[in-house]
Amino acid sequence: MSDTRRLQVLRAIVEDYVHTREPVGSKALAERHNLEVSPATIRNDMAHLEEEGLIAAPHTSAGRIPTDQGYRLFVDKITEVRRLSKAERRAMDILAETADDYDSMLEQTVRLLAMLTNQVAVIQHPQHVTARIRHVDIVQMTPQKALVIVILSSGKVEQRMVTLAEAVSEESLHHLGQRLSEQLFNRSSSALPIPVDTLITAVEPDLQPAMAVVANAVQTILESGRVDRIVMAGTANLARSGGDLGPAIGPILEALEEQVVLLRLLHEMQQDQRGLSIRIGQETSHESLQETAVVAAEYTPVENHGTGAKLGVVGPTRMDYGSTMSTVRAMARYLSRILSEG
Amino acid sequence: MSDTRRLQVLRAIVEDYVHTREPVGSKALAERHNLEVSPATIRNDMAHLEEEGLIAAPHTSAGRIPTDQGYRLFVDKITEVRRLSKAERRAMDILAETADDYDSMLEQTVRLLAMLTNQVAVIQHPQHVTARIRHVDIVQMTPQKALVIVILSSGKVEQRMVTLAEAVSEESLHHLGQRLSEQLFNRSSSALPIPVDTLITAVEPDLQPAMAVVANAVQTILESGRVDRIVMAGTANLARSGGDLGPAIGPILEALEEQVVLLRLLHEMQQDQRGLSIRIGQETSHESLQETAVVAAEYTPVENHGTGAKLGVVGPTRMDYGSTMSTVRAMARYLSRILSEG
DNA sequence: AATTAGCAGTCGAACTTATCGAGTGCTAAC
DNA sequence: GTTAGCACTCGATAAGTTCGACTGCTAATT
Repeated sequence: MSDTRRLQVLRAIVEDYVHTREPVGSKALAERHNLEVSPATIRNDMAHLEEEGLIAAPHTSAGRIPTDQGYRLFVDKITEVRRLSKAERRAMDILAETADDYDSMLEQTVRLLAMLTNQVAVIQHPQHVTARIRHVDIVQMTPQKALVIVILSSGKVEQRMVTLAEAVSEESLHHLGQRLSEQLFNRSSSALPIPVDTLITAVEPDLQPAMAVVANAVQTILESGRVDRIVMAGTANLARSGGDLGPAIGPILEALEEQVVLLRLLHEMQQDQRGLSIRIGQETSHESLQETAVVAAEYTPVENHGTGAKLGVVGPTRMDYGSTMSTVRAMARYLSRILSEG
Repeated sequence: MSDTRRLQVLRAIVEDYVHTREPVGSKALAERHNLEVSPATIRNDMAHLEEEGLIAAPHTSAGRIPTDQGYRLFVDKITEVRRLSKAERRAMDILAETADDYDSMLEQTVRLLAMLTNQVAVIQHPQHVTARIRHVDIVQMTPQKALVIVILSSGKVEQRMVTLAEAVSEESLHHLGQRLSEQLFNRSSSALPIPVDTLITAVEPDLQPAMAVVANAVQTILESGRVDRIVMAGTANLARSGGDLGPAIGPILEALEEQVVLLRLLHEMQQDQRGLSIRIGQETSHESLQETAVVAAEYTPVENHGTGAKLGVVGPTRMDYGSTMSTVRAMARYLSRILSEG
C-alpha cells in the first residue's frame, strides 16, 4: 500500500470539497485528479482514511468529507503556503501609503485582510507591555475637569478624563504634566505600579491633591492598556460564504462579538515553525466555533517574541487553507514592518 | 363604518404579527383582541385596509401582514412611546459610572443599546463642527518622526504621525506645539482652513519646514474630524432574530459594514416632533435594507440643533416599534446628558 | 348602512409514495 | 496490491394527496 498516495487522496478530497461544497466520491476523484488508479483502489484508500478518522461519510451512500483531523493533517503535512499574487502585494503597498494614525492603520489593515481572504478578519490591538512612556500631558477642559493624555513610544495615545476636587489653573495642570513626563519618561508601561506617593510629594503642597488624582489616572491608563482589544471586519463574509454554516451563523457572530472568547483563543494558540497558528473545528474548544477554523499569525513591531499580538481570520473549516495561510502570514509580516518603521 | 375600529384592527394585526411572525387571520384577531365584532366584520375592515395598501396577504388563503405603509401608519398614529422599565434605567445609570474616555464611552453605550433593544445598534461619532481647539501637542517619536496631537473642547483627542524632512530637537517640537496651541486656541475646528502661512512665518527660519509639516497635519486632522464614523454593536442580533430576514442577512451585514450607506441614511432622516426619526422598508431607499427599519434619534451635548449626531438601531421591519422607539429616545437623551456633563 | 352567519372555493403546508442514481463495500479475478 | 463486477443503501427529487386556515361573497338581520 502506497502511503503517499493515501495522502494524495486526502489532499484531493479536501481540495474538491472546499471547491464544490459537496461530499466527494471515488469516481469523481479518479476523474478529476490524475491519480492513475481506478475508483476501486481509491475506495480502498478512502476506507483506510476513514478508519484513521481523517474523513467521514455524511450518509452511507454519499461521498466523503474531511474531518477536523483530516483538515489538520492537510494543513500540517500537505498544503504549501502559496506566494502572494501581484494584486495582493499591490493592495498592501497602497495601504502603506495611506496610513496615518495608529487606530485607522489597524482598521484599514483589518479591512484589507477581510477583503483578500473573503473572511472575517481580526487584529488584536498591540499591548503596551513593551512600550515606554514618551510623554504625559494634562489639558484643562472645564475648571474642574481635565484630560490626562499619555503618549507611548509605540505611537499609541491614551486618554482619560478626570475630575478634580477643586479648580486648578491651567498652568498648574501643565506643570503637573511636565513633572509626570520627566519622572516617567521611558518607563516601561508594564513596570507597575508607578510610584504615586513619590510623585505626589514632589510637587507643591497645594497641588498634591490634584497630582494624586492625575497620577492615578495615568496608572489606570497603563493598566487598561494591558487589556486586550480586537478590531474586526468582514462579518458579512460569514453570511456570504453560503448556507454553508447555515443557521449556525448567529452563535458564531455572538462568539465573535464576545471578544473575550477570541482573545483567549488567540492567546492560547502557539505559532508553528511556519509562523502560523491554526485551530480547526473542535480544536477551538468553543461550542459555537465547531464549524469554524482560525488562522492566525503574530505580528510584532520589534523582535520581542512572546509579547507580540496576533492577527488572523475566522472562517468555515471548509476554507481554502493554502491561500488563507499565505495571506495571513504576509499580512502579519507586512504589519510588523509598517509598525517598526513608525 | 367606524374609522377608528379600522385602526384598531391595523394595530392588532401589527401587534400580533410582530409577536407571532405569522400572517394573522380574521378569526384569530376576533378572539385575541376584544374588538367585540365578528370575524366577518373584521374581514370587511381588512379588505378596506388592503385597498389602502396598509396590509397585504402573502397568499390568497393566508392571513394578512402589515405593509411598510401599514407600519408607518402604526408608528405615526397608533403606537405610544413606552416608558422605560426600571431595569433599563438601572443599566443606563450603571453605565454612567463606568465611563471614562470618549471612545469607550460610545462603545459601551452602543453595546447597551444593542442589548436593550435586541437589535443592531449604531452610534454616529459626534462631529467636530462645534468643537474648539483646546490644545496642540507635538511629541518626538524618533528623530525624524513626530506625533501631532490635537485636543478638542469636546474631549476628543486626535493624532497623526508626521515625518520631518530633517531631524528636529525635542524642544523645538515642543516649541512648535506651544505656538500652535496659542495661535489656534479656541478656534472652531470647522473654521477652515487654518492660516498655515502665518503660522510658518511666525517661527524661526530653521523651524519653518517643520512647522509647515506640522501645521498641515493639524489641518488634516481637523478635516478628517468632519468625516463621519460609526460604532456598531449587536450584529449577532440580526441572525438571532430568526430566519425572519432569512438569507437576506448577508447583504444587510454588507450594507452595515459599508458605513457610508448608513451615514447617508442617518443624515437624511429628519427628526419628528417626538424626537425620533424612523425609516421603514423601502423608505430606506436602499436595496439591501428593504426588510429592515431604522429607528434613530439625535443626541447633542449642547443645544445646537442640526449638528447633533444620531444614534439608533437597525432591525427587521417586523420589530416592536413601541419599545424600540422609547429605548432609542431614552438613550439619546441619556447620552446627551452624559456628554454635556463632561 | 353596518353587521353577521353561512358557505363555496383557494391554496400553501405537511405528509406519503415512488423513482432515480451516486456511491459504497465486498468478493473474486488479475 | 489493483481492479472489475455487482448487490445494496439511502438521500434527494418529484408527484400526488390530504388537511385546514382563510378569504370573499351572498343573503339575512339589526
